[in-house]
Amino acid sequence: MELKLYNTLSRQKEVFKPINGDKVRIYSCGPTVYYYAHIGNLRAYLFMDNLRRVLKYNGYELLHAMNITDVGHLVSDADEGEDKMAVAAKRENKNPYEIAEFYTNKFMIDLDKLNINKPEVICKATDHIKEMEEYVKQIIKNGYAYETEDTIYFDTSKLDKYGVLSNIKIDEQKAGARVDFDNHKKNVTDFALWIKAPENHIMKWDTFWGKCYPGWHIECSAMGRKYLGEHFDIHTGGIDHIPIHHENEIAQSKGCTGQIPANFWMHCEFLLIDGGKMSKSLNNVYTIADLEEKGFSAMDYRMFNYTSHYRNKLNFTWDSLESAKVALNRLKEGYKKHYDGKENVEDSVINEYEQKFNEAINDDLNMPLAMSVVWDVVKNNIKSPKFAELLRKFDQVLGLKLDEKDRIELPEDVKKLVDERKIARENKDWAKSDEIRDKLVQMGYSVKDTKSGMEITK
RNA sequence: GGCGAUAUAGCCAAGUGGUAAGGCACGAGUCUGCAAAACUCUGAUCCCCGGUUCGAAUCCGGGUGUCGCCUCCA
Repeated sequence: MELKLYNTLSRQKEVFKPINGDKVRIYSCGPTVYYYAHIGNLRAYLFMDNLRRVLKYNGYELLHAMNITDVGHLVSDADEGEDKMAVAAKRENKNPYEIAEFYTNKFMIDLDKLNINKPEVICKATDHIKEMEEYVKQIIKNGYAYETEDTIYFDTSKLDKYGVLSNIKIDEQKAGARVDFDNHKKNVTDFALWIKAPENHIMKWDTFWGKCYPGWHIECSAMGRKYLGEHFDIHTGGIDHIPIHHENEIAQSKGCTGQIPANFWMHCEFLLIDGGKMSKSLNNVYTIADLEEKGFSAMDYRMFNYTSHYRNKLNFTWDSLESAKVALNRLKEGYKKHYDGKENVEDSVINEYEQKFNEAINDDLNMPLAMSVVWDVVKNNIKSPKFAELLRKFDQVLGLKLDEKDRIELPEDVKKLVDERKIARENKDWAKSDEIRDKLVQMGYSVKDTKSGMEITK
């Protein structure tokens, strides 16, 4: 079946075909590891995972690289402001490498909790200074750069066109919005490739231009080329990357290799919180830990993400997360009923559902539509293992672990109470049964009496 | 000021020309010692005005609202 993906470059859905046979090469802009990832960040990685799974479902083999940005970037092109890694280092009284390692680990744990399949290659910026250096040198050699006293800039006026992704007309931008404009730059859109490190700068390297550190965008170009080649299939990132970061990546690549590095550019929209952007001042920059604290799991959040399309803003509220949590439970219970089912269904019925599901996911990853097919299957009155098998197949794309029961290890004292209650119930001693239930509730557990016995959840 | 999104039932949201997917909540019911859970049933003509069309939520024009970007940001 034809797979269509939306390409920011052309602003339309295009039929996807890999450059080389069945091998798809993808580059994803990864996190800057200076703090915990918030759920907005994680939406982008859920999208990335979703793309991976859909491509694999279509039979493609993947070579997928994602960077870990462990070099701080200045706040602006002018040498002002502080570097994020430096700020974090100061805040936590550690060196930048310790900061990077700590938050990289935290990030990986988040990915695991969300059941996000990791890219084949995960590469750190600081491990690729040499490659960046070579990349910049090539740009200089090709005549797309110029030096100022302390910075090597990319000269965007040398390009036939700058701004192919965002369609920005530079002249129309509000002059006042261009803060910190460096007078040494020739053009407003020029950006730093290589910067001389001031004495007190924490992260710097001995390079062809002296003690320097790299510009903001060069790492992705250099690592992308190293692991995927000069021309690969898909480049992903958050929608915020369109106007600056990806525009500059394209500029650099044109300056270095002469071409736009990827055929498809795919961008995930923002997550909103209560209808607006999350911000520190509103105190709504939530992490997975924050969700867990309120009794939600990362998988509930994954489920929540399937309510909307990745190219639309998604409005996060605690109520909507609660609804996803309930829905995920019901989905699993529904799956189990089919798993335990004894009935048979015609293959044609199975095929029809499968067809609908495939159409949805292959139409630019329309997960909300795909989920409606999943619900149709789950709620089918005929309870058949063949439906369970179909759902397991769907789950290769969904990654919801439908066949995994959420098992929680009960502490000894809880186990004891559960056993006592069981005996009380067998003796129809309802007073005692309720008393123990109250006790368990007080301890933070909820008790469900099902036909097959008690179910205890936190 | 410029650029770009978006406006669908209480909430989260699919649907881009043929008479409104799905989830959650609410309500009613089944089940149950009770509770919870589960299961069944139940709801919208798609921001407003005008136009194109046999036919529009879906296209065009105008208006209003909301959000984002133009400084790092998934």
